[in-house]
Amino acid sequence: MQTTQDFLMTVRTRFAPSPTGYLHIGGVRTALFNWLFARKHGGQFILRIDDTDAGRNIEAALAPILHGFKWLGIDWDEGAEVGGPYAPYYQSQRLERYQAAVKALLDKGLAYWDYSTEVERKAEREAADKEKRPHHYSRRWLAETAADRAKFEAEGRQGSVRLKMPREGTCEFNDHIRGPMKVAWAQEQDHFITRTDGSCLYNLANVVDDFDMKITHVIRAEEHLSNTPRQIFIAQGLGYPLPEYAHLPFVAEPGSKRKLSKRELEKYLKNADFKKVNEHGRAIAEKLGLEMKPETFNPVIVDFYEQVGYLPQAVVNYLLLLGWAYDDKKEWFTRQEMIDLFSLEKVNKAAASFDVKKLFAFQEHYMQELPLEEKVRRVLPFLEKAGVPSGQAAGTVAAIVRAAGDRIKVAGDILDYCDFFTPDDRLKYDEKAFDKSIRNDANALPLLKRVADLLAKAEPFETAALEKLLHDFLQAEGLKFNRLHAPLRVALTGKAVGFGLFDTLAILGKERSLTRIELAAGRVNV
RNA sequence: GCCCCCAUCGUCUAGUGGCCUAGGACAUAGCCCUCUCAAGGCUAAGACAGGGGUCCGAAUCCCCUUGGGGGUACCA
Repeated sequence: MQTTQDFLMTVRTRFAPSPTGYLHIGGVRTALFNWLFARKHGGQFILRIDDTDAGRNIEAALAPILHGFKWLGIDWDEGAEVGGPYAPYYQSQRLERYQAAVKALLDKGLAYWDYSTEVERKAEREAADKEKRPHHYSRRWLAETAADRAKFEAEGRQGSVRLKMPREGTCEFNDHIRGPMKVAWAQEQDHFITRTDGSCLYNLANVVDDFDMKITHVIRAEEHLSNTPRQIFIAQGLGYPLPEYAHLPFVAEPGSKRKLSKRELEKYLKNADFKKVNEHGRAIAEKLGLEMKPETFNPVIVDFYEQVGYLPQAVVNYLLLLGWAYDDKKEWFTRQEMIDLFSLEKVNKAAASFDVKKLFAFQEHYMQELPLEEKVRRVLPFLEKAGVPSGQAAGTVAAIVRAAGDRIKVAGDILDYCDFFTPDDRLKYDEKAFDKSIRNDANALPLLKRVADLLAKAEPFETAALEKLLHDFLQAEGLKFNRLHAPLRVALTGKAVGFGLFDTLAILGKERSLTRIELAAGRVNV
């Protein structure tokens, strides 16, 4: 639905994370939709920092969040780090603006000083509940004049400001996702807008910031739908034009409809898919020696994906489809397509549950599409971090990546193939496989020895040539390939599974292949 | 309690009154390919929450029930 406003003003959307130290997947989805909407309409996306009640070290807690957005390619035109014409973008630095707004509301009689105590409020609420009547604050400790205030303060009471909400009529607004909304004002309470310490509350700060920063479209999670009337009351009281609203469904837990939370990790780990993806990531992180605090290193946190070697486009593409679809066919979107095709009208109304397995499927797809050199480029830092000497290995890495093919699903999977870099005499063997394919197979050793002789003369020592050489040999001997396959693989890699055999030989090279065969032969009788 | 929002395969979804014996994707199962493991190909199984209406005709519109979620905070 287009409104006149869309044509007259440039679209401005915002996302306002609080500096918590990590970027939550649900938050990213909201941010992504805001970003997409702004980009589509040639507008601006603003990253404002909601640090109203954050601790001291805001910069440190903010860093991973900004980093996450950068990694995903969600850039912002104004806000943290970049500044902009409506600075400051940190709520902690905008206190005067809020105070001015509170004063204006007070002056207009749309808010009042209240001197009730928590105990008194609770008593009123409970009395109303008991009689099963809708509760409204009695306004008994409302102070209209300076004299009233002085009187209450003399009693030792502390005042804070709350909204004088209407108790009749209805608040109507349009939501771009949910359509026309209508709520009775009587449902609203006299919400507080300041604390006794003078600081301001969310509803107030939010409205003021959105106005000051000329936000045209408020695109946010569904839990704010019920907050909208009170925010409209504030905005109208202050004489602000109303933004357009769009309330996104929330992202739900794996396999459930409950809202995804950062605190329920234990529960998510009971979900088989979630567990699997989590463990896959942890295995990689372990090889890298990364710190893995479960609260910050898990599939609900964006950092997880970067550290393990996912592709940002996979994460973004998956998130795009979480609650939004273009049609019944298109699944893969380039950046530009997302921007061109995105629209709020196609956002779903129902919560969508977070399915890591599907995210993983997107990752596989994008990884497969990556050109070899790009894959190598992405994999190299992981080898380095894991302590594989990078210098002379560079050529080998490309050969490994090529031979690995689709087996490398995330960049960190390269660490599964580090055995090519371990010195031959330090190779670890899967004993079960060794027993089965070599030690207990009487034919294995003699065959390996003959093959070694053959390989010693092989030239060139390349995949295709080796394949022909060995196949011809086996045919001449009247042997099936299976006879050689398992023993040779175990001898070369110590494992029962791996790349194509000829690729493996070629990557190791003649000398190391022969050495490994010899070493394997040597340990048969140990 | 009160108010608001939501409801299609296990999951993400297409579907805006006839094109629906409900389409796609992920996951699952089977088969094929194959030097192991992957990848790939083919096939299968799998949903309109329930009940009432409206209409010639309903997944689509209305009502009720059920279930889920949110708000009702000096949280955001």
